[in-house]
Amino acid sequence: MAQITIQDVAQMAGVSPATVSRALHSPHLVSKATRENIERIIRENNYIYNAAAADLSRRKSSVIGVFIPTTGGTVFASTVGAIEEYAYERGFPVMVSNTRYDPEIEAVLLHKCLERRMAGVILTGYCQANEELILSMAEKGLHCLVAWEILPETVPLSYVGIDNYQAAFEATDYLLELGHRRVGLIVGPRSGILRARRRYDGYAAALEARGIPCDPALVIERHPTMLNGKEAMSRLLRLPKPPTAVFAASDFMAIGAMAAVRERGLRVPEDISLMGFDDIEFTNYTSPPLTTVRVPSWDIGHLAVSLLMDMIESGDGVPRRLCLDTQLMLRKSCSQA
Amino acid sequence: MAQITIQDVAQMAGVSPATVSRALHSPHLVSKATRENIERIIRENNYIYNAAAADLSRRKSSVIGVFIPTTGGTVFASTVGAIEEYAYERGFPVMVSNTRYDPEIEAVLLHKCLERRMAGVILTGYCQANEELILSMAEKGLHCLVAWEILPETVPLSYVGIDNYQAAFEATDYLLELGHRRVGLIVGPRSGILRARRRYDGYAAALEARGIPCDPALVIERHPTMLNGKEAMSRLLRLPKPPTAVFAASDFMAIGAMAAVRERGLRVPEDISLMGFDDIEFTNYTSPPLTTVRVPSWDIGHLAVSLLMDMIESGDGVPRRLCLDTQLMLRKSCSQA
DNA sequence: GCATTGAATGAAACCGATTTCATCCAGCCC
DNA sequence: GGGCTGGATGAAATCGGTTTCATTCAATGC
Repeated sequence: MAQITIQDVAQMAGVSPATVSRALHSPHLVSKATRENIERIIRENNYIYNAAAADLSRRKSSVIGVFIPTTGGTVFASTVGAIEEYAYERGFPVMVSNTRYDPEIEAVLLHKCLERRMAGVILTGYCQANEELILSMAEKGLHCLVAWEILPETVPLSYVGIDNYQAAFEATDYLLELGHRRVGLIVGPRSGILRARRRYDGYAAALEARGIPCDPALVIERHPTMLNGKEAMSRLLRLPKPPTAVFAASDFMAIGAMAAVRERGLRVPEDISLMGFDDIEFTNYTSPPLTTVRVPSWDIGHLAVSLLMDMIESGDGVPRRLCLDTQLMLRKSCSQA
Repeated sequence: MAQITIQDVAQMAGVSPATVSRALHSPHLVSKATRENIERIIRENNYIYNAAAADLSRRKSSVIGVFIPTTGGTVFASTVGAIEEYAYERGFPVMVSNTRYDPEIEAVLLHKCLERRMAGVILTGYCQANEELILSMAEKGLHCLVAWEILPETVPLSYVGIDNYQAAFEATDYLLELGHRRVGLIVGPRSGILRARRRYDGYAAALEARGIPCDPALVIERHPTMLNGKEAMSRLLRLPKPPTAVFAASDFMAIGAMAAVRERGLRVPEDISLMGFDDIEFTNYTSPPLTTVRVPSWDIGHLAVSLLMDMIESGDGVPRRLCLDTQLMLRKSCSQA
């Protein structure tokens, strides 16, 4: 019943624990015969490696942490999927934590990462409230990488993201190009979510570039859920002068918005044009299919892992920065004004 | 730069490491003055607890593992969300792993749980191929609990699940009740996914109960994705004698199926009735809203955590079993034959 | 006043790996 | 044959906590 330890294995194989450890992690340092003998003994005796002991001894765990703001089938699912897949391939276990959009929870969880001496952390849904904390993590030897966001040069943090500002600008401009003049925006809370602020700014800038004043009544800020999208759209439709196009800066909200339009007996895009953001899979299956901004969310996860590995292996504190392209996916939810 | 250890804290506080450890985990064993002094020193010196050392010393980690078959915005998202939330409240970190419906990956990951001496594991998407392995885990002291599934009495494993057979029976029967006689089924691969098999069996039993022969041409097995649902439905519609109702035993597939119907220029439910399974949030927002089987997936996660905690604390090997109710959510995707 | 009790603490033995440094030895060169 | 080289291995310190058992000491009971 008692677990076999590396000492026991060593004894049975007539070698020292050091040799067993080497056979496990640096096989090339051990002669073929010895190695095979050790492997056989491990198999036959059901030896189970103790990760905690290893982590303690190495003063470092190989676990990488992933922070997401919410679990419920989010737009980050595919990013997380990619992270898991690539980390698994490289032998790094991942530990996903849910911050629930709460900076305090995020702070607690970051501390846990420190306690586990994790190899690194990938932060999606970067929350500016903890910027200082995150920077100090990096100093304490925890490699941090921000995903889905790009950061100013002045912030010495690594990231793999998209230009939310630019993407929102283009999306809005597309609606304007179609002739819409009253364009609504449904977006996440600007104060808490950097992503949301950047998208808002892009929207506002696009309007301004065409000399259209930004009407605050047309902007609604809510956490990105379908229900919130629906409620927001209902409100916009009840306006004395409702918008002719709405940019929902999250597909989840766009889906809710679409339902709101339907419920009111109106049609997309005939009565109102609708633009989403993120390009989650579901947008291909809505009726009509949703025009949206494609975010390479799988690639973000994939590259986040490689950059993070790179940081871990090199050990230099140099921030890696990568900005990926977004793309307007023209489907059927937008039409000429 | 070097990390402060518990020894250092002890020295600064003029006490032994044992006392510091107690102040941290069993405050009632330490006098108020000592405790507060220790807490102050910890704060001022930025002491960071070393989880690996603790795990090693305790021969046990507090991490609980969660296995899901796929990350991409799945039906398990809400279960996982609940697990995270409740585990967080109780101070148990969770580590989510993605088995990708692959028994071999699952086996590897289970072994990792052993290596980490995890407190317990919750398995959604139970894969029968590893049943023996899982049972042996339990013997090795790793508490396992199966979620989303119920198991025969003969299998000494804990679970919190639903009766997939019964639920599928009821769903199918509802369609039959509406007068449909050619009812198609789109379901996961029966050979790999227990859930899929049970749902298939429920479907077949419902037909049989009414003396309707089960036409193999009407049954399509695919992994539950929207795309697969769409392709499956296209195939059913191209049949010489297509079904008048289809039971997609996963909402994701139902959503894909709905798109296929639309693409063919037909309508739900006028031309074909459609029933889903799981009741993911999207189903409220499809057009028409999808009639489906509600699974209490948040509750499953919540209860899974409490039962697992119970198992961990009691230490007895007694399996906990819990079967929750499902419910037919009648929306607008089914009509009289 | 003495034995008893219990709260607060400390000493020290672990937990099970990793890794540095040293050792041994065979083969090779000159 | 002596000095080198480099591959294979071992000894032992170390990582940073936890926990058992013993000890101290003040308060309590009779």
